[in-house]
Amino acid sequence: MSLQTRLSSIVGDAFARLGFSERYGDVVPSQRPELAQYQCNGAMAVAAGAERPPRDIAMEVVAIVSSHPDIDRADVAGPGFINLTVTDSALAGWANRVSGDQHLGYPTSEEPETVVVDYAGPNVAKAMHVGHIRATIIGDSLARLFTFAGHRVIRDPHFGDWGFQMGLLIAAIEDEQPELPYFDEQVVEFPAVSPVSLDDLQTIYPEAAGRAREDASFADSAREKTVALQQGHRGYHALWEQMKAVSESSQREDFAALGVNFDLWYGESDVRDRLAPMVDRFRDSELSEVSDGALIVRIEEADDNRELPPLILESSAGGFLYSTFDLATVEMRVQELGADLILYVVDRRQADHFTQVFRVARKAGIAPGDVGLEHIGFGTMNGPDGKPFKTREGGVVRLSDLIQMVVDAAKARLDEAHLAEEYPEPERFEIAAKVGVAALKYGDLVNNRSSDYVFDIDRFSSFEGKTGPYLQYAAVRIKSILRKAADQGLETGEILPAQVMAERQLMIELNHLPEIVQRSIDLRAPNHVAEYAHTVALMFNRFYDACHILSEADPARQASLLAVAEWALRTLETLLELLGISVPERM
RNA sequence: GCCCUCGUAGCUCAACUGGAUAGAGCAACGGACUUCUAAUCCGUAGGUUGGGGGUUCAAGUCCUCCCGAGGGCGCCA
Repeated sequence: MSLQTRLSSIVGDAFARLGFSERYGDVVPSQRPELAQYQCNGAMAVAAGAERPPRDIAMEVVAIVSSHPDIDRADVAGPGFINLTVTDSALAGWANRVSGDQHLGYPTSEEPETVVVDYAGPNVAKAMHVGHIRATIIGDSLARLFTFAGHRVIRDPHFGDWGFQMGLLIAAIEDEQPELPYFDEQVVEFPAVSPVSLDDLQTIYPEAAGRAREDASFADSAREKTVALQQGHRGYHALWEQMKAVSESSQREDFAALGVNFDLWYGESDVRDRLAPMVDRFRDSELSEVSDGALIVRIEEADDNRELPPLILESSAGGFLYSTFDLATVEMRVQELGADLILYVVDRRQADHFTQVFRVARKAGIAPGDVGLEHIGFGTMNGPDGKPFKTREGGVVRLSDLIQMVVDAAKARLDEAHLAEEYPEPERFEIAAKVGVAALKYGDLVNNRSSDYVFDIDRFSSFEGKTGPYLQYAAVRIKSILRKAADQGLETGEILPAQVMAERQLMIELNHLPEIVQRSIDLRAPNHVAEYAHTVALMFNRFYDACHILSEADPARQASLLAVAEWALRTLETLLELLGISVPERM
């Protein structure tokens, strides 16, 4: 239980004694910290139905609540707000309980579910670029949040490796180098080394995509090759494997640099054996129909306010498409992984696609009604001009270059501010890497996930104010104190009632973790945790200024302050962990 | 054309889903380093939440109409 739920039940009991539902007793952190620590707005909500002035009801609640030993002050303000402040000794009691708790007061789920988080979505033939960063970072944080909540989380990047883009690449390469063995039906042995590098693919793919838009016969040829690949053409398959290996190795490096891990490394191609049987089932059912030569499923529902395009299972050329892969993947995740909830962390622009897939999955029984399917859409990352982020030359920024940029900026900051000068060079490099990545991740996660946002490299390289490094710095300061305290033989002790405001406010703030984490999970929105981590760091920094721990004369108070600092560190590290940010030992 | 987002301080973003005086950071100005790490802290200034109307005790949040921006609308992912 958290302090907030405890207060809610105290106030709820008071409402119940007055004959109202106890749910009106819900308490939230005060919006006016100078007036109170918590507030309850229930009196105003209940008043309308009770046909009584809200202030009267609030005063009756306050009269009951005031006598509770944990409540220091309870009073009515404005139209009927109930303001609450807890006693310092009650707060200290909570501090001792929560700081000693494994999950800092957050109750781990008693009914763990299997949650599949589908994020990142890199494509074969394309190095990851800035457009992938949001999906990767947000998805990773959501996976960490659900893990923290006690669920069984399966992370899957869901590589885009079985669709039309493969046919385009094969067609372009065959056009360019028809002498390669992959295109000779007689050949059964293929070279061990890829004929194309990642850089080659990066050039070939956009050219081929552009050509297909203008040259219908080239596009048709690419479609035929897609179908041939999907149907098991040996040479194409060998070439495909090599292209996939080439791009996947670079993608794994990017993920490693970001500290992002997956449990599975599946792609569309991993459900390829399910595609034809599944499509055949649709073909034999009433759900599908042939339209313009393609096999489709209509998805309109009675209360739609617009026309929704049908889901295409099989193209007129006989090939499988995006939606087919996703449907088969739902089937695999339900049947093999036992998924209870699948989260798709994908650009908001694909909302219609997921509406199609989810509706068809339900209609066909691929996803039973108790399996959750959710599209976690996010906004586009734009450059300072408000348009999708590009380099000065107009090209797409590679993710690896972006990471290098922020790490270099962090290194430059160390040099220019003469920080960590006496540390060994490898450690300085490690610090720069952690700081740069923290800046990148925090700068993304602190934004509301569903809105577009502006990516400004200067902002990500400033490392001051509300940034990832600010949070790391606060944590590092605590580590430094704890190290020095240990050197002096000091130990943490029982947390005593707060004596100064900065200390009291820090203790109150640290009690908010359970509700904030729950909100982030419920809304699938890490920005609440990001925002909260900043508040915790700020509160700690104020505490740091106000309470000098190592020079404290009273040993009991010193041990108490040390315990508060350690609690703040655990809280900060936990929050940063949820955001995928790690803290150096010193910086 | 139809539909979906969004519009908040000079800039970049929040706002616990309807609560009090709309909060942070950057940029600007002023203050605090013989320091437990100043990548810090304190203060000042900055707002008719795009505009009008409505619902409500209470609206940035809900409804409606304008204005503006972005996005999606059948064989790409």
